[in-house]
Amino acid sequence: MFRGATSLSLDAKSRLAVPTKHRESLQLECAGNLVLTAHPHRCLLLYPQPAWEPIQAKMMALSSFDKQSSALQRLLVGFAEDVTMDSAGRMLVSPVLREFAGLDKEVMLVGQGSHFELWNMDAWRSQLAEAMQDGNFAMPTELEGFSL
Amino acid sequence: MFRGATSLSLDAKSRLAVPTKHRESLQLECAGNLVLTAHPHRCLLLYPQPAWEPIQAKMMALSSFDKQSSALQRLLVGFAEDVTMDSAGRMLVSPVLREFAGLDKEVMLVGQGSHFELWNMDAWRSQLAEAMQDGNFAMPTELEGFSL
DNA sequence: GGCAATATGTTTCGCGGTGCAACCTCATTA
DNA sequence: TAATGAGGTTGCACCGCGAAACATATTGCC
Repeated sequence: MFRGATSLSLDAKSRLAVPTKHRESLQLECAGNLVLTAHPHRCLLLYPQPAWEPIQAKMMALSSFDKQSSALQRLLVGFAEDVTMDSAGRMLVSPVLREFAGLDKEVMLVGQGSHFELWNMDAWRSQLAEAMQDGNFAMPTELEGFSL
Repeated sequence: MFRGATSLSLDAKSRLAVPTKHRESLQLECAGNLVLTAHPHRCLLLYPQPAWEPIQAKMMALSSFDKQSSALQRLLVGFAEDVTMDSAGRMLVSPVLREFAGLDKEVMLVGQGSHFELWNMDAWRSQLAEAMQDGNFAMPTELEGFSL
């Protein structure tokens, strides 16, 4: 299970160097074969390729005539790209995805259990600030009665 | 059950020396394996690793498309890092978490039963002052009829 | 066929992290 | 009351890894 946020910079060739602590488990789980795609919140999703397949299958089972469904399909499946870690644990981020998420040099890689999110650093900061404003965190109703 | 507030200072390498009184129970409970993460109130949470896992599982069961849920996931799981006590009872606080909670040298470690909170000393003082201003503590409605 | 742009591999230097060791403080006992 | 010992804390130094720059290869296009 991936967790933890890492501040990273894309290199001149727009490659992402995966933090060392995650490289071994990624090699084990998917031999360095990953899928990079778009998320509605304007960040990118990074899945181990085997973990991605069932998600894509689920998406494509939806009706492509329904407006919400097709929008989701175009986003998640339409932007999805296969990427591989090279010998130095780096992977190439395509111009299309870079532009979608507004990535330039400074990015934030955020572990989310089964996968990662990849954010433009400023976008990451502002969604964080937005969520935390007024110091009172909104609790999802599913967590009624739950406490840390 | 952890309780009690301790004023501490991070060392030059930004390590936190756990108070001696808590070291033994932490060794017993989790062999020095802990999880450090972010809290909406801009402090850090320190959980024994086994106690943390079910919380993370609960978080990741929420929808990642919902704004509130994903914000919570990004905060609690996205920032979570595994840390271990070294032979001298110290643990490393990563730059990302330090920045999040605005920690510099002086910090406050606060026992909260199952876990600890870690505060920047000034932030600790001001949240305390804010809660106590006008000398009238606001009582949660769940505590209707309850009194010390 | 050559050039340019993109992709891949390699090496080195810097610094972050870890572990050791010394010193200081406190407590206990004579 | 003073001395000795144990435990804790802080400073220090070394080691190893990780990041970035550099060098090389490959492909596609003119």
